[in-house]
Amino acid sequence: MTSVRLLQTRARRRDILDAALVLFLDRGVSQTTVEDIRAKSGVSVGSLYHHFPGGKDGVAAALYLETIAEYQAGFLAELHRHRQAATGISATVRYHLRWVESHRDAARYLFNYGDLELRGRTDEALAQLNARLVSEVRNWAANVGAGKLGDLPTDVATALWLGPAQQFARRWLAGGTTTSLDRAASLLSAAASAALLAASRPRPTVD
Amino acid sequence: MTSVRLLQTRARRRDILDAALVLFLDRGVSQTTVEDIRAKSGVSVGSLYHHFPGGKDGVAAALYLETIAEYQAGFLAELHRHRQAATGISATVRYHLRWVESHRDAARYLFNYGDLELRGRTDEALAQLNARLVSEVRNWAANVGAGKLGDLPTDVATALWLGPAQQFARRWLAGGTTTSLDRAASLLSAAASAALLAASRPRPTVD
Amino acid sequence: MTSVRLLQTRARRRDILDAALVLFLDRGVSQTTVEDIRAKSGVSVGSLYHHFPGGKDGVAAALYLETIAEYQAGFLAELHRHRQAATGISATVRYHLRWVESHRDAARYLFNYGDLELRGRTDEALAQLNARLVSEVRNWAANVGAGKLGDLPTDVATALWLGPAQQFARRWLAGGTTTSLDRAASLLSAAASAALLAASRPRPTVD
Amino acid sequence: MTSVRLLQTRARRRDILDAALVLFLDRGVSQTTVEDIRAKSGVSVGSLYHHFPGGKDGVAAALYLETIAEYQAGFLAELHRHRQAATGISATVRYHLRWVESHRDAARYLFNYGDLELRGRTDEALAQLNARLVSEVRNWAANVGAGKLGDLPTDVATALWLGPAQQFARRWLAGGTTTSLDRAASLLSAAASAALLAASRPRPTVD
DNA sequence: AATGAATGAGAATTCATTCAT
DNA sequence: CATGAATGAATTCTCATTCAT
Repeated sequence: MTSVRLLQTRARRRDILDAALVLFLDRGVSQTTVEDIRAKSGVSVGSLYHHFPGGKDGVAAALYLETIAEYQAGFLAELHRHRQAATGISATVRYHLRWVESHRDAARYLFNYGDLELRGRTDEALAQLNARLVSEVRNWAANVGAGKLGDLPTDVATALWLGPAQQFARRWLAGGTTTSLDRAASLLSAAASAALLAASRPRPTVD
Repeated sequence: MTSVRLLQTRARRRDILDAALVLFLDRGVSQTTVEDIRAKSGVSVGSLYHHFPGGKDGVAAALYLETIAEYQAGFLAELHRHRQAATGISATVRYHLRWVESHRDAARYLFNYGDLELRGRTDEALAQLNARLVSEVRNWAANVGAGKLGDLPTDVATALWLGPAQQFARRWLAGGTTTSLDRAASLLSAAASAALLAASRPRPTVD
Repeated sequence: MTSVRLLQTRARRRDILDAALVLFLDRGVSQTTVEDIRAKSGVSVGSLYHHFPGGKDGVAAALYLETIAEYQAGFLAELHRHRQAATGISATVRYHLRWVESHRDAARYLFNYGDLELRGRTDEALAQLNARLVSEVRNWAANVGAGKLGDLPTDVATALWLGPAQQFARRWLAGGTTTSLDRAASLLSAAASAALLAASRPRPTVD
Repeated sequence: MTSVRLLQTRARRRDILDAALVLFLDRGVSQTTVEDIRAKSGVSVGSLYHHFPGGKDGVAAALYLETIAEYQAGFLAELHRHRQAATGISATVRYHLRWVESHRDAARYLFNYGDLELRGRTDEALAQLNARLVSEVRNWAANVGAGKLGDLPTDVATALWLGPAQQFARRWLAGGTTTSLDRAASLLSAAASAALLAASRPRPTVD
């Protein structure tokens, strides 16, 4: 009985989040009303506030946090499958692009609502998630003997690792690319490990 | 007299945009009211609507478009200063990071409000700006003999060119970096031209 | 078994009334929610509605009626203990003040919610209670040979009888007095019987 | 121009207060909605909130404070017209009843909404008004040589002074009296000064 | 061009109440 | 008799926008 109820509760919560995601992407968070979410999810207002006391913003925040948690879990799972720096880097770049491909809407939402509109509602939880990610990646890097990837500072290394894939993903989501995600994944994953691991090789000084 | 009035008008318009930018970053566009902008800019409601018939959204859109236009103009100016692919690429990466440094607030606004919340208000103007940027960059690339940078498709090349700098810039704006922008600029500009121009060289297969 | 259940029921009812009284005084009836009462009384919503089908208003009305009934019963019991006008009057003035002292919260509630906010919910029952009080007092007055107290009309006599004590009680409840209730009881009970019973004596014309 | 506007503003404010008073008495404050007030006063919602940022509760509080201020001003004016204790006391008792007669609705509101439902919104302002009243009355009593009225403590004296009139007024407002206000005023004003000023005379000990 | 009081549509949110378990 | 998730009517209130001065 209890478990049945719990399942119904979970399902109802999911219905709300799913409806909200579609609406947020369709017209923007600020142009979406609680009533829109209610109508699309087939839930009553009271029920919506029961599950998300924060109302629309609570839904938006939960959506953000649950989505990013799912992404990060997958990222770390992929990373831990690899015991060499080069393959780990390449594989996570591929993971990033594959995740975006299979979670188009979630990705669009994540990439567009992070920093400003949700600030204050996700701060603490987000900080925890990010801290865990950073720490796990750091451990992994140390274990695979790439403590300092290409002699680069962590922040720069991170930028080279995922920056290009992220940039490509944004354009892909916006419909502004012609190259397939698979092809891009090959090129960008290779480029990332090259950039990070070829640092000891002499590079031509630029500018 | 006319010119004096014009100057006053310009100044007032600027006051409004400046006030709005601060508020938008402080609490998000949707949490900023016309009254907030009015109060901070010291302008009357009527006056605000006179200068921006579109109200708050008009202000937000104008802010976005004028900011991006300024950025792009600087980008193209920098690009056209260079007649070689390698130096052009490096220099624009540096430009990107320098621009972010000297336009912190504008950059945060630009990076966070692009795609979704302003959609519909900036579409056409934005499309024009972007089309011009793309076409000029394409011409430049052809002229410096790098029509197909490193044999890479344009979208992938673009991702490698500015993706890392953009990723770094986002983290820098969020206060999540330790490396200085100058140092990052050196490393990332070198990496970008290496990634784009060394592509024809045999690379080790990854994964 | 039945009697046990009855006791539990009574206790639960009391819990609800007690919790409601505290809340009503703390924040006002209109600012108290059913949920507040539920939480403070430790009862479930369903149970609350079982005991008080009228919901919050039902609780408020029951509280009012049960309190006033208790007060009046005590008042009449006190009155009937006396066979002389003077002592009856004095004793009931004392009773009034003692009752307020020993029922602070109930008194504050009674004095503040009578006429307007509960109207319509307590009307009939209240009319009955008041009618009985008036009739019993009238009978008592006739029996003790004070049919027309001090040759005064009943309404004026009533005002002189309990008006001062009531005024003092209100201020005392509000913390605006310095004289003890005991001392006030002595002074006001003496004054009341003096005012009511000395009326036939020649009084100096005032004004 | 400004003054015209000010007059309109004042009038609009009055309209709102007048409408609210009628409604509050008709159905109780808690059963009156902002929309009710808006409709009856013929004002727009926005305008109502413009004049009373506190909404309905703000209206209720303003009504209370402005009413009590008006009453007190009249009371003090009356008091200061008299240089003898006896006439001052009698006259203010009369004033009280006359004020109630000529301000039926205001009086009903005042007598029913003071302590609990408005608490928190009127506290400070009310404390000031009361402090001023008390201090002026105290000064007057000292000046007319009745520093300690009838050797009675102030709180008890106050109760004897206005308690009966107040009690009578409440019943009169509720329609529960038969004696005219004029007749009651004569009887009660005489009784008040007798009670307060005849204290030195030997009184029969009661009970 | 500037002003700001007035407007009212529309959004968020609460809360009393029901009812299946 | 007890429970508490679900409901949705009803209310409050905000805020963009207008327009007479």
